[in-house]
Amino acid sequence: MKLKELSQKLKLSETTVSRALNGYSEVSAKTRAKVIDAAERYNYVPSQSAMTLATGKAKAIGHVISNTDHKIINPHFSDFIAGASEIYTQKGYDLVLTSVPQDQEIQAYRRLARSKRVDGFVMQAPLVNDRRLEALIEIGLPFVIHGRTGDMETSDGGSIWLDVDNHSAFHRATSFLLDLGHRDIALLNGVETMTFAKQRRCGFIDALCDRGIDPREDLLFSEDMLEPYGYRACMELLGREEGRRPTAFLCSSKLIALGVRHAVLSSGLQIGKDVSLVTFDDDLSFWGHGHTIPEITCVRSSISAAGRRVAEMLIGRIENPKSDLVSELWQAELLIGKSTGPVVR
Amino acid sequence: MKLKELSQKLKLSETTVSRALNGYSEVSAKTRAKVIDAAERYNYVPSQSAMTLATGKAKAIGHVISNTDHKIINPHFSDFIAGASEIYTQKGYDLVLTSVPQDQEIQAYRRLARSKRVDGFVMQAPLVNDRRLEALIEIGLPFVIHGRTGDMETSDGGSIWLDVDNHSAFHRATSFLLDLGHRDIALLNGVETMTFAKQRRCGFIDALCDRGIDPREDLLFSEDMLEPYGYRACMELLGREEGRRPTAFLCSSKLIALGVRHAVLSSGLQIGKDVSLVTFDDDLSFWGHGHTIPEITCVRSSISAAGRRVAEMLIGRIENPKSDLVSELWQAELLIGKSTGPVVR
DNA sequence: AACGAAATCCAAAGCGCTTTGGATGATTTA
DNA sequence: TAAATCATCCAAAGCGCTTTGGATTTCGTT
Repeated sequence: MKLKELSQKLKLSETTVSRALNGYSEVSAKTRAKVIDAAERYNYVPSQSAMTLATGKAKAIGHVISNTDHKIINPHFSDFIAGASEIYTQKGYDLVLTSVPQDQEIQAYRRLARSKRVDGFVMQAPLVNDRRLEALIEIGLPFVIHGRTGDMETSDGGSIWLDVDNHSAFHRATSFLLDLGHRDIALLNGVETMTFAKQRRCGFIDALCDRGIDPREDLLFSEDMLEPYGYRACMELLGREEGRRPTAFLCSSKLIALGVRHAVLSSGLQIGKDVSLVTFDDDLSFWGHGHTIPEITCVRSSISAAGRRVAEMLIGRIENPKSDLVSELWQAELLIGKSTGPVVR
Repeated sequence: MKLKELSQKLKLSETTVSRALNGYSEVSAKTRAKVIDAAERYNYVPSQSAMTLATGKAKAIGHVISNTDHKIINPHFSDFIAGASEIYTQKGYDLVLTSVPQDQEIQAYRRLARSKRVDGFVMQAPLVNDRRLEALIEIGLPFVIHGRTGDMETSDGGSIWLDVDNHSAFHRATSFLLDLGHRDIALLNGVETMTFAKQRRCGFIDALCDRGIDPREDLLFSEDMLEPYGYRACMELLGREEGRRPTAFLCSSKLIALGVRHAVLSSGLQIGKDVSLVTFDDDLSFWGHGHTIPEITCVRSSISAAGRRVAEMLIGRIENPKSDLVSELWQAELLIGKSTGPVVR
């Protein structure tokens, strides 16, 4: 069923039918009602490509992910996407996802933009020094970054972002452990080319320095945030001689924390007693935590909520390009669970 | 830059430029080279909507996911998507993702099809009795199911599928445990409205029956495949009195297995010695296993490989609709790790 | 040198929608 | 009663591409 056929059935012009369906005022209420009803009955859905061609709006958002680092991104990525696409659907947009090798990301953004497949972009997992930023600015479509690149303070070149205050989150988590008497805290961070990981490290270091404690290089780890990494690093640390062994672990992801937990239990130690454990928790849906006291003490910020908000921000910019460029910095909450306790010597 | 402008620069007609770019033979080699070169230089990318309008091909694949059951699907879903979209990109397709409440899935498929946004669909996580199947058949676009619905034996109404032989996988896993002397095996399955879960249960039961062992109802669990479920169920089971306590656990997902492992370790028992543990492993990228001996004995089948293959099958059907309808049944591999050992009494 | 075939190219008609600029008739105002 | 206003509606142009059918040029043959 196309517009022409529908308008013939209704004995109206295509113009009128189109206007009725798109809510223009030049159409009487009865006519509109009739049209809408008929559209429903005949299962009329306008051709997206024809609309796009005529209006210049694709009604779609582009996400480009590089399949080099799926490992790191995947679990977070999917929750974020799920959140974002909820909003997209509500607002009548579709999500166009492209997965390319890392060195072709920018090309992919270009193609999506030039081919008019999308009206804007969401950029995920920014690096400290991210070439995508300037590319996106040059491309000219609206976009929102989840996270920040380098030292991008506020809005930069018309771009806006939503980020969790990772520095503050890790500062608070560290301070919490310090308050419990821990002095030797291991940081199991993600790869520090990612902005958020760098910020977390800084938050950690700053918290130590604020108390006059010298950070120990041998307690700083940085790797893909996977479970085996947590296990391996923790086993190594626990195997060290008395005195050089940390009494607390601060992890950048729940997967790492699970690895740590496994290592600790395997070593016959008790979590929250012999050693303390704190983790950043993206509140991924598949952990299925619920609203009880978390088993592992954490700084938590929902990544799917971030996805929803980023989607809203982007659509806001698309539909109202001259709106103010406001970015958002979210605070994570510190949830005290059963995995932390005063230091024992 | 649009086709018209490009053709003017080249002093050629739009027809010729279009043909040169689309590889038609009515264009001389030199002309083609010149055109391609110019297109490159001027950064010409054809408007997707114009192409779609003119050709009727959207060059996009639709995935509809319902946001009711994200919990269950997410980690698997994202690896699958990642695999599929790798192929899509290679073949020049984009992935259009829509997330809707469960009761609007079919509507979403309809909209994507009628609006000509996509050329075909991938359907994930089929239920034993899934209304989406007939809807998709009625819609008429090509589609491929990852998994099977109900007792759909081979091709049904022009639909094809790719599935892991879950029955066989769980039959073998169970037999392996039986060979080790285990008689009381707990099954921690997923929700059995999903076809794969039902098949796994059958494989498990059949393996027991094949050895003349009566399945014990009190050892069968079925829930969302999350980590806390594994922990909770295992704690309950380990708390039972001697004799009613299982000596082995067979889990439907690695998350469940992790919960079980946690429970076992917390109880001061050793895995692979005091109790045995086998799990189905979708080989999710974020576990980052590598090629060593798996820590947990598992039946493994890569879900991202499945995504890639499903994508290939679908594009095959889209570009060659009269090709044979061939579905695929994959066998999972049984990888013996350190979590299983002979039963101790 | 002339002819048909092959190789190249082009003008114009769609694809299905939106939107501009009027046209038509109904209603109000002077 | 005529003029002015409003509410409805419509014809046609345009969005950027593909594709049909025909025109033009080039080439090998005789």
